[in-house]
Amino acid sequence: MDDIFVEVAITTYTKVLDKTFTYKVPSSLSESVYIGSKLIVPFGGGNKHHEGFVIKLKNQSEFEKTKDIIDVLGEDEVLTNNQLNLVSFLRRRYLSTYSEALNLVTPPKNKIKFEVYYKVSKDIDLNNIILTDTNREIVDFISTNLIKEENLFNCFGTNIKSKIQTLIKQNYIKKIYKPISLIKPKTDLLITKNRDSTLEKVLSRLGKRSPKKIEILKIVYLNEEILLTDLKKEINATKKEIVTLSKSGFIDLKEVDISVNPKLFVSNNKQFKAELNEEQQLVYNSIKKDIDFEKFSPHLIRGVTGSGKTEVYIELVKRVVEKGKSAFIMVPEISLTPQLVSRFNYHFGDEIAIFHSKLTPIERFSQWNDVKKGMKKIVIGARSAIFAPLNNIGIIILDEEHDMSYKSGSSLKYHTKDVALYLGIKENCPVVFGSATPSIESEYNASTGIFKLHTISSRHGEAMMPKVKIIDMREELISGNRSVFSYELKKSINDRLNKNEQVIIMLNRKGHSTYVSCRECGFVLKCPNCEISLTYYKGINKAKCSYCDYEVSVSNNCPSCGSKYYKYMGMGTEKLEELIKSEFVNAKTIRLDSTTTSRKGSLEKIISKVEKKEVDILVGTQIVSKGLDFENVTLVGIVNADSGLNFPDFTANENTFQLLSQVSGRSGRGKKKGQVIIQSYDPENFVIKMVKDHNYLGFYKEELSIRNAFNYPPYFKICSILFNGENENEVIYISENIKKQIEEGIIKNKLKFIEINGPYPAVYSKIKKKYRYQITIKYKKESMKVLRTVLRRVQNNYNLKIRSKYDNINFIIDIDAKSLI
DNA sequence: AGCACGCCGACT
DNA sequence: GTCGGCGTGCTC
Repeated sequence: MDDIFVEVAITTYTKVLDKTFTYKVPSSLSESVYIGSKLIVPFGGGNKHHEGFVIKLKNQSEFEKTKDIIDVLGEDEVLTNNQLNLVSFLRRRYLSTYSEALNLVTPPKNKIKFEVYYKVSKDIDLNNIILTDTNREIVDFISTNLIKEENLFNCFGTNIKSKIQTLIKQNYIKKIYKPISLIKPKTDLLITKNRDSTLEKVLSRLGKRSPKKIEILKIVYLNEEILLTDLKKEINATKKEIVTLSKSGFIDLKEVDISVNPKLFVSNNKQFKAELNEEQQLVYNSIKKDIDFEKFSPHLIRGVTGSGKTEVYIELVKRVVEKGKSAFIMVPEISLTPQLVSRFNYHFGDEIAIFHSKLTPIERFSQWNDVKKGMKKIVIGARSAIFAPLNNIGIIILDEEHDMSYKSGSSLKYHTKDVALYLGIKENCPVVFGSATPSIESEYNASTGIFKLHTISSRHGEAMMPKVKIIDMREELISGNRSVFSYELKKSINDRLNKNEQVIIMLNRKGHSTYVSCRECGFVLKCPNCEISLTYYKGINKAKCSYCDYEVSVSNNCPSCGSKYYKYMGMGTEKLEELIKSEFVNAKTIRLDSTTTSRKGSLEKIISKVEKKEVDILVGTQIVSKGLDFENVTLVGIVNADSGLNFPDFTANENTFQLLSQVSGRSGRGKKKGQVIIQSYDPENFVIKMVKDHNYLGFYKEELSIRNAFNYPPYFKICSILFNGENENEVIYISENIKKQIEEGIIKNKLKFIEINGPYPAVYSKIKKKYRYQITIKYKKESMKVLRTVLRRVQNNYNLKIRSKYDNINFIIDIDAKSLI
């Protein structure tokens, strides 16, 4: 029989060891090893145990010393074909390592940890060996027990490590690894009737003396099998009674893993009817065709806020479920859109698996396994849920497709859209992106025919688009109003309070960027070379651009109008809430931002309070713009609408337009007409004007010409390489060195229309004691493949030859950056 | 990341 | 002569 060898990717190390290692599978394990199996392997000089996955099976090893694998984990830990394909996609597309990719496609926190123990070798007689005093103490301490490494260190200190090494080498003691999984599946007792018996037989054997046991058996035999937890709901049975009954042979017991389902929010909003109007029906019909033909096709639905995109999604998913297939519904951050979840829950109930950041590890693990086993066919989740092991996919939907949270912020900078499109091609199914304010890139893709565009131009039901009014805050200042609220906003709020209608006030404090602005003339300090606002660096009292090397000192007075109200600006929602409370004394106010929603379930509580009309004014950050649907909200006020425009990033206009439009869209979703008041110091800005007119296309056209002029996406792609390390000079040196290598690669490969900038300090130039420098490369989409190979080579060269010489300098490559912050 | 190997100084 | 400090390089 041929020997079996496996190529194993070890999941522990992230940066350096991005390759597979060849191991031999001992014959005792050969039956249980598959491609994708999770293994335990010995690694390195100390043969420390590590977790890994089989990437390849082969029948010979090209290495002289090939170690044996230690163990294989069960079949439910084997990666599916789809998951393995995703791993290679992530490596290819994002230059990621095996371990980063594997960590994404396996349930989070489901890693094996190893506890280290020591014991004395059996074949050694302790008394007959000569040892130094300390070594004798160690051996005596271990004695005949299994001793945890921790205990040994607690007793002798960690500096006995080398002594332990020697004792192991002399074969006096042995090191033992105990694998422990961090997630323990929740179990329950499954009670089954005795297969060979009937209820009559059992009851006759039991006699009439124990009425409770009779009742229990009746329930069990009626159901054939029942979980202890479910039995307890029907009768006050104890585990002890069950065990006694099983000992008598009346029933069989089995410990089984059970699903742990997260609690779902049930919305008070009862708009669950999904009757499509004419526009919705057209969209549905078009996409349904591709579902039925099982054809990959990317779609973009641009439907105004409140146009009922969710109803279309629900109908599409219904169609997919009818065909026995499964569906992804991606949302920005699910805990932020409980109302949407609630609606899907109403239609699909148990079929839904939910993934979001506030699940407990066990909830997540359980959902993941239910999906893998095919027990749940609809996945609703945020970003990383796209890696849930769903099979036989019939549709992939990304709601609010413009949302930045679809782009990963961790070191593997994947974009949910890329993964969705990859899966769509693999699984031959439509991929649907939906938004009232599509990203510039998606709209561009639609305009060039890559995506099929569908539009819904009116609101669902009787609702009308709200009327938007812009208040020039400079005029307010001139007329003597120094308060945060304009006269108009104050008046309108009071008006709504009198009518018992509700108000949302948003203060856009997106990002933590400080900026320099004039309260008198609205002037904002900008870079002369880029369409980007300057960031204020307090330490050196200078403003810098994150795109070029421009910097400028900040004067005390406004350079435009000379006003002394030229200063650092910044007010948060907390202060705003206080101001509202003192201004509108009788109003019930509640605040919605990341501080007030950090606890599990607190967002749901706030939403529920607003739905029940226990709140008059909801104050919040951009969270209030995300998917909220309150029919009694008729006024939305936006305080300081311009702050997003000063963000030093090429997406500043786009993000601001989206945010303002989205939050405006919270107003007037029911029968009553809605109103929006936008307070601005820069009311002439085209972004604000387009929001006022609900003019998405007008905004798109103007923004596109800016992008074109500055070689930004969608005309060019941007690769960002972010370096960080504690030694600033080394970070600079390495980033310059890497830049040189990349430039050489660019020349060698004759890449055209490519522009490399930097290194320069990142916008956040120092985080956690680490200096951050950035290189950006603007390139044409067609060059991506070649650029990737160049970057791959530079990265490998760095990891093998340069990395160890410097003190922990890392860089993260974002091959397709959607923002440069 | 760890661990081993190796080359150097300090000390029984 | 031997112990241990850390610089360097490998891990199937």
